[in-house]
Amino acid sequence: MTDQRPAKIEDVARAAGVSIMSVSRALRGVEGVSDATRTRITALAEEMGYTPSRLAGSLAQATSTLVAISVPTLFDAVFAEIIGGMRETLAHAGLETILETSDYDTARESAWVERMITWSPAALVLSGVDHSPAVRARLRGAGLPVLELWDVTDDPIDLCVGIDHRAVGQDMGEHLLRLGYRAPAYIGIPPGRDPRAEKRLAGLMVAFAGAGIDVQVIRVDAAPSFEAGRDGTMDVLRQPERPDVVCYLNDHLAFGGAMACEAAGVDVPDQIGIAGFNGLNINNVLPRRLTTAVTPRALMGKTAARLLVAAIRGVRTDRRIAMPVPIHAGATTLPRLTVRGPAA
Amino acid sequence: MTDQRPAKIEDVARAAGVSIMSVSRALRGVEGVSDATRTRITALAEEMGYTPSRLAGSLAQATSTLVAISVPTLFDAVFAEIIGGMRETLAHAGLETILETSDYDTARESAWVERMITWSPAALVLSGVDHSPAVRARLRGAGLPVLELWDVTDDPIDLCVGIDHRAVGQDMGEHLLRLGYRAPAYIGIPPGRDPRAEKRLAGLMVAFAGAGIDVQVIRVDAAPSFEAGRDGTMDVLRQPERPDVVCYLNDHLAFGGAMACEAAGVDVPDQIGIAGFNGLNINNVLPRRLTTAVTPRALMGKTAARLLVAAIRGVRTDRRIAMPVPIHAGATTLPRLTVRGPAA
DNA sequence: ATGTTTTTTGTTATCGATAACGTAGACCTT
DNA sequence: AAGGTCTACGTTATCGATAACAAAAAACAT
Repeated sequence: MTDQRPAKIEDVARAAGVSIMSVSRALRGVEGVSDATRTRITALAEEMGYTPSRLAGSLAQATSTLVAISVPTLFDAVFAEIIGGMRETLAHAGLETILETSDYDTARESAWVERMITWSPAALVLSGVDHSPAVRARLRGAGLPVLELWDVTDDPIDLCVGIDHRAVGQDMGEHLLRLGYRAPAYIGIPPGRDPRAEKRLAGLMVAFAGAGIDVQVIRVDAAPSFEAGRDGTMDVLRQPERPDVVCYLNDHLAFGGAMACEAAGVDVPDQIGIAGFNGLNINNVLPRRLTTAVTPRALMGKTAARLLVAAIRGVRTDRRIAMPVPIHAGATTLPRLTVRGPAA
Repeated sequence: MTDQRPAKIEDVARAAGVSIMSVSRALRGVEGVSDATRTRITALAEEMGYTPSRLAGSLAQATSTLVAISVPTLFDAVFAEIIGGMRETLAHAGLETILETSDYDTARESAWVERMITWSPAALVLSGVDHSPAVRARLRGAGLPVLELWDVTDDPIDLCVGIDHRAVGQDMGEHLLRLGYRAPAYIGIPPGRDPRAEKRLAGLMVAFAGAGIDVQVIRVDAAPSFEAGRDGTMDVLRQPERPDVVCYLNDHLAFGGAMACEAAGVDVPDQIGIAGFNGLNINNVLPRRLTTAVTPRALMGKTAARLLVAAIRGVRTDRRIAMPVPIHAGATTLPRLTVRGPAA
């Protein structure tokens, strides 16, 4: 009773008494088959448990239902959540996800692109917008939708959906300035590892530079983790001249920083302000919520997937979507009484 | 100069003045080609930028380099980290990851299996060990390595790598008993959504039942999140008879619970104990570290991937690996002075 | 009724590889 | 030197579909 070997299109064709092509057309919803025949074939295929070989189909069509996605890591919830957000929409459109984790090694990117192209994917998704000219050229000529994720640029390879990291950094800087902070510090990891973080830092510095203020930059040589934030903060607290607010690479570091302050008996936000980035869910239950910029991770994934699906279907859409990143004014920062005369 | 269309095996063959088969053999490292010819072909292929079409190759060989993995969600760091752990080993073995997120919808599993089989994957990975008899039978007959992840069973479809959730629950229960807790509660989500959580709860109840103690079970109808833990805990704290310790579905809920206690002015661990599950990284920086069971997520992924690679290569190994889950005695629980006479 | 469209269906070539089998020399044997 | 075994390649069939073209059947027109 159980079909030993899976039914192939030929079996269905024979059973239905039609040619292979009719089955192919009927099942793909392509025109060229009468309704009666199509109904009969569809029912029969269902009954026989026939599923078309995507391998053969993709080879013949020179395109597959695979969407190849490359992210730096899955250990950072940001990327996991973005992909999670994409999944539903992709699945709905009948697209499979083939996943690469590059571990922030840009050298692997080029090899990955070549490898993926041999799978004739429906589309390619890369993280970030900083890619080698070779990769950009290669992908532009590949004739398939390419989406850059998590960051935006005016000159994407094809499509991009993300946030403007520089602007976010600047927004945060201006927010802190408005609160009255005048001695900011930034705690992150060494440059070169996370280009997006550097852009946020640049934006932050621009904002403060507008008021003639320098940002003290501290870099912890470690993974961007809770611990890095804690350790960097402990160093900062030991300094003779303490900053009045610390911006962190992300919420992980910021939370670690908050814990360091608590351990050191430094009151947040009275003695020092803390600002993060991402708006992790944990923030919803903290007694003292982090001041942070809330990135719409799941929504970003969904938006990216929608754009991709449209592009795959040949629909032209926006090429660039910069998602809003609201600043969440939490309880780890507080309006300061500034030295210069209080307005009103 | 730039190759418009990618080189195919035929181009390499022509360029090398040999047959297609010789190129195929040379590049795959299969015997049947002289060293001289092989060297020449390899160099030429490299130079021409030839990459074999995995689509065509897989179709012809009836097997691909794809490893299909199904997890419930990527919004739970557990699964993201397990996959992250698998990736490196898989990538090293030249295997691609094709990812499905089922959103805990078991009905989708069967369809997914059928779909994946048409890709002729090198192996299949499912989450959990509770699968329909139909799926089990189908996969057993599929003739490819199948690995069940995150949970273990004595009768896996093929291979399984995970943890013994029931045993972990029991371990935690015994640990708490040993500390002197006698009025335990459990806060989780409604049954049926997360089979593993139910197993842990069952183990917990067994442990306490051994001492003639019932576990009060509270279920919050929500996603397993920080908020669920907080809300469930607020309910518990309002009860006239308060438990002396609360076990949570996982660290997320436990952390939410801890926050609820703090907000309610209930001291942890003096007035109430808290125990979680997973050992999230955040625990490393908390001033009062959670008592929890530390699941080796990344290592589990790596172990699973290794087993899989071995199986794909035809090497027989252990069929079942239950990873140790040490109980981390944190600061959210404390030895209680029990009513019965203090020993020593 | 007969030619012209339009629809439906079938044939053949192709996608880019690999498996299985075939063949020509090189190298032994005795 | 005839026969046998290896080694190195080449030929042909096949994997399971789809594209492009061709033919047959049905619908329409005059």
